[in-house]
Amino acid sequence: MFFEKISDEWKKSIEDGLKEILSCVDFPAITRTVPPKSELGDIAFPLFPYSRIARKAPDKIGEDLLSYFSSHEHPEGEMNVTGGYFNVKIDVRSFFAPLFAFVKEKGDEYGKNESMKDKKIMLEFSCPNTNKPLHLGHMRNDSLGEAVSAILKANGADVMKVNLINNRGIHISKSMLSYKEFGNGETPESTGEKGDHFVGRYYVLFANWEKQVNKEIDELRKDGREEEAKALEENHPDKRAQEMLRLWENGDKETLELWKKMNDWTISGLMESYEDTGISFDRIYYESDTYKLGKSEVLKGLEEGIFEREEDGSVQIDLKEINLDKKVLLRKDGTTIYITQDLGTAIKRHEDWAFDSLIYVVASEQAYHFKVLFYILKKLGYPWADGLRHLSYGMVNLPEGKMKSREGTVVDADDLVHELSELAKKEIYDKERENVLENVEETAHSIAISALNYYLLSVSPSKDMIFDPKKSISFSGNTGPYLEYMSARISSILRKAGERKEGFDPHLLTVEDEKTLIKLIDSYPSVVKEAGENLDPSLIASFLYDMAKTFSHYYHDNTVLGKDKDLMNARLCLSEAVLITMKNAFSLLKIPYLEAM
RNA sequence: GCGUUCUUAGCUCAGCUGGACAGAGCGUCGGACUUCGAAUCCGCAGGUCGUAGGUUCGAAUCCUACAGGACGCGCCA
Repeated sequence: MFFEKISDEWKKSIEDGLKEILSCVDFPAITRTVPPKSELGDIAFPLFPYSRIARKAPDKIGEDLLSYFSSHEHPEGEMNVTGGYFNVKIDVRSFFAPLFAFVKEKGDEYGKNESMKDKKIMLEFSCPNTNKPLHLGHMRNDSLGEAVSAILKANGADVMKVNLINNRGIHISKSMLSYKEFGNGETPESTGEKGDHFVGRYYVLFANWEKQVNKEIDELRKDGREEEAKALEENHPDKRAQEMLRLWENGDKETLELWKKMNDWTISGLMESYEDTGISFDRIYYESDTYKLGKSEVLKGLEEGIFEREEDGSVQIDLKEINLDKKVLLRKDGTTIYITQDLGTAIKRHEDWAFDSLIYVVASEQAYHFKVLFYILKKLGYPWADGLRHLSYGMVNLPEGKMKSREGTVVDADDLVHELSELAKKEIYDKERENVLENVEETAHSIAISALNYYLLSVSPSKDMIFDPKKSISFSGNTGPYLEYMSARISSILRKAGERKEGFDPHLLTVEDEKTLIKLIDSYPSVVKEAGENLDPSLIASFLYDMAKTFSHYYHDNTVLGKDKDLMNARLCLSEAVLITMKNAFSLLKIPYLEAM
């Protein structure tokens, strides 16, 4: 904001100065950087690129600029030339009074901007299956979805969060069949399990069952009992699941009833998890409603000659334009596949809500799918296809490698949240904070959520990340709870200060950390903007850590609530601005703000 | 085989629209609570920025090749 403005003015002035010194207009663009040491200044302009044109050493050009400015107007700031750089030192206190007034007036709104005003952005994330509970992989997806949506909103966009629940298909039939076979009529109510875990258990049971049958078949074959092996093969769980899917698609009443019952169990469990971790959606789509969409679109494209019908009857598109092979869009029996459905779903969504942009938050393993999907939609002539984007993120792995459900290494979301909450609770009792807190359970839960969200969001989305369940759940160092702790401390200081008089003298703030904090507060809106442009919450995370660390260093060495009332007042204003900024950044990363912890 | 992507300290990660000696956290070791909350702070040690070239006044950052890892290239989703 203020600093940026001054910096821009300096850039312009230096450009003018260089024009005169170099006596030409055509020279490399002026770049800015930050000096390595604060004593050198706040903005640095490298002069090396002009050395050749001027046939002078960079420092000499700097000297020329200094003498140029001695006779020309220049923005505020002290100048010096060192090591080929033209440095400017700015007294940031000069704008802290208006900055503070602005931050205070904006409050929760500080940091918001209108760079994406009038943009309608739909964001798809989560997309769980209804055959098992959420795991750590989903959590990265959900955290990213929520954070990106909050960041886009902060940039002024109109955001709609959507979820597509995969509630049909062979994997769903498997858990249904397994329940039918082994369920004995038990229900989540009768066993006291959460619905998604209940159904997930039957899905695992199916996998074991399948393994068992395969083993039996092998053994029969080994004994030469081919007839019996064949009989068993005929009745293989896989085959029966396929049959069940056919029944489902044909609308078999009994199958549909079972499907509906089990789906409701899972979905209510998933919703509970969402609620627990602060995930919400503006609209939920169900695959059972959308899976037939897209077929007519493909047939239309076929008529228009965009797609081709192969000899075997399937419909395909040739992707040589984007250096890929052919891709099937309709099976030879005329049924749709995954990408066909996604085509239809995208079109339906645009009919439902005419977005400018649709962002899919999906793991990087599906990059190919989205490349093809976007290409086809563009081919079909949808102008909004240019606004489609795949926010691709890396895998969450364990120190031993990939999470594998077969090996039981999948980190369950509910378990993880529970475990973290328990740890936080233990911490609270260890520190004997239980009497200070209004609600220990709630506070512990908030701490758990902050730890998770911050951990998952502080890594750049595109990168794979490693989650070590033992080490990753620490609450000290660069963690969510650390940030919460800092903000709670500031809030505690402000509470202790009580009422204070209007106005303050920013020039009393002479400590280096104070200067750094003012610059950080001032830069927050542009960080929000950058995070929005790059769809990258980790930028907010880095910002928050910088701010918290600077403040904690600052108030460790300096007393805010001192005897000098004027100094105290100035420092309180600074602390308050820091707190407002941190709180706003918290809300973008879904880190709960705690008055006390 | 082709494509996408990643490789920075013992570990987990920042830094990447090129700029002044490469930064944190964890872990190790050592300090700091009669003083605004020690979930904190300070210090020590720890790095050929995967390798080799190239572009440039200047490269962790851009380009190329190579090595290693991950993911993809289904009429699965």
